Amino acid sequence: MYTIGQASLRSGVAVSLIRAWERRYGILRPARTSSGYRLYDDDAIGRLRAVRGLIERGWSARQAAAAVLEQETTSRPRAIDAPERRSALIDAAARYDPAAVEGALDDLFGRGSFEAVIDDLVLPAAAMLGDAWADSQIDVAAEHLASSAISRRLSALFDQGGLPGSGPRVLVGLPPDSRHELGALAFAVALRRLGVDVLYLGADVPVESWVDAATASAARAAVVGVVTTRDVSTATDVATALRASRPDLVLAFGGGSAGGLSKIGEVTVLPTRVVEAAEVLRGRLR
Amino acid sequence: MYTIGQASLRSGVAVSLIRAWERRYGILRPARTSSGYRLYDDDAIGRLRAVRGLIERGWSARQAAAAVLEQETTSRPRAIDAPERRSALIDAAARYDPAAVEGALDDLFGRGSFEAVIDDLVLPAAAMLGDAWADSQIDVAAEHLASSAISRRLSALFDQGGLPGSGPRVLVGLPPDSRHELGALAFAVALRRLGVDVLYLGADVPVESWVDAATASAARAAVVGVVTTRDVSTATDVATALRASRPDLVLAFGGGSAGGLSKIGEVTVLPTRVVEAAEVLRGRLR
DNA sequence: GCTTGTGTGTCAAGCCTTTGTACAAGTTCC
DNA sequence: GGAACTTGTACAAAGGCTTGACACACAAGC
Repeated sequence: MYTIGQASLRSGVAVSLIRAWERRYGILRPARTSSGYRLYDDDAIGRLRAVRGLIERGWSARQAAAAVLEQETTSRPRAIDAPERRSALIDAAARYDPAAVEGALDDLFGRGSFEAVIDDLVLPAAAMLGDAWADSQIDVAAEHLASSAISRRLSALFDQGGLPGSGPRVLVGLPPDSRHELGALAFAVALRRLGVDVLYLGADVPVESWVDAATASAARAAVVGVVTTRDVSTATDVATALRASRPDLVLAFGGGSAGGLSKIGEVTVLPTRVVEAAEVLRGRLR
Repeated sequence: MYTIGQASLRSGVAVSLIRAWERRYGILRPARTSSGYRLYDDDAIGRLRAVRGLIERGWSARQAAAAVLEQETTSRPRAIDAPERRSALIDAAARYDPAAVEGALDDLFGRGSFEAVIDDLVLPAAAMLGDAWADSQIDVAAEHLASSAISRRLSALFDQGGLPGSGPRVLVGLPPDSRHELGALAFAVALRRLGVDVLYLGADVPVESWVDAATASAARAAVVGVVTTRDVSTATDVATALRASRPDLVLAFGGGSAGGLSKIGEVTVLPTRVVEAAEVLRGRLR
């Protein structure tokens, strides 16, 4: 998708250095156009950023490349990995060090494709961030700093995720008074990368707005996020209203507390993990 | 049906370039009049804009054309038109049409560099969006849809804007209870593109968090957004607390209602336009 | 202290590709 | 008649490719 110049801009690694890393460590094996131009995808950008982050933290280039390559080919990231990297993110946020926050996120996102890292590394890290704030380990501004950085990454992935206008259309958003949208955004990204035309409504969407959007947009489905137990009743309200106005709409609930919802007609309760949830939903649209 | 000149006006793609794309990538196969003039429909305009948008986001022309052509073969046709640029965004949002929203934003951001378009096109469009919502012309979900799309663009620009860790460090954020962060984010982008190490705190930052962040991060300056008149008192609280704990900190207020603030020590009131505001602030750091 | 070797980032030369734009000469529209 | 369109060709700037080399830092070994 991207030429080497664009890859350089997006990863912060100099053009000549990208080629040198490829030549010396085989860290990337970009596709080529018929004329020989290298072409990099988003995963490749992530890997470049991860290597850069490790080098900036004192690793040698060879070791950093080997580590990222290793992670890519052999062990899929495990949840066990999360705590230590999470603390890197929390430490960076607590120190109010933007470069370190970016470095920690490079590390998380660079471990593999979006699908490989989102459920096991990124969202757990975000959750721990919230916990650290709840426990007063870090200040709300620190939490803000880190979660807005994650949000930016997800936003970029959403924009790069697919071409709008293709595929079935699906509404994604949170019910009224629900504000923690990282999970919903991550789900929207996953869905978009599956070729779905996601209409992302964001947080705190009133019931009437859901109905309005569902009718005006001719969506095939709507996914309501249920982040906390407090969202259960509002999400149910949304579902009831949608069911009444658009009986043909495929309805689904997602998020950590979705299991607590009583069924209203045929409502799909999606898995907690966003990648699986996206796949289940796409299956329901077939 | 439009002639090539009209198509150029509506798509923002130069006449000669439309022909070049047709010749090189086969991206369009316009109908012809009996005398040979090319004739384009709304769908063709949409495709031109889609290609342009992808190119502006870093794709090569050939890749962008291939992607749009690919999408065309696998998806339903859609028709978007561009009656007026600013209301195009509102119309798209009101129709809950994500592709049209992206198209309208492509149009806005495609008019020039970030610095060239942000104050005259993008932020005015965002303001009109808010007005349309306040006037009940559009639903809050529609407003959300469009403003989160703008926010995504700005987020991507922030991440691309510079390398963190270089330059003087500056805090940017909104006072407690202030939530409209598009302007603050745009300012953060402008500042970052000037080589400043921006620590973006986001919306609704409590007074103690400002103080905490200012001390822990060793920032040189702090910029508090004052979006509405309701933010005046809270922003003043933030400034007073910062002045007390970090007397050496360069303090500034930005945003549309910043002029309404009384001065506390040496406080810079920044211009409303974010590009100028960023330049003024950088000047204060010299 | 000095040499040697290695790792790593950067750069240059020479050539090729991409891509936006321009020009010429003729035709059509209004 | 002039603006807008047609086809075809051309061109220049920007960017990419490969190969090879160079400078600097650092460590090991003598």
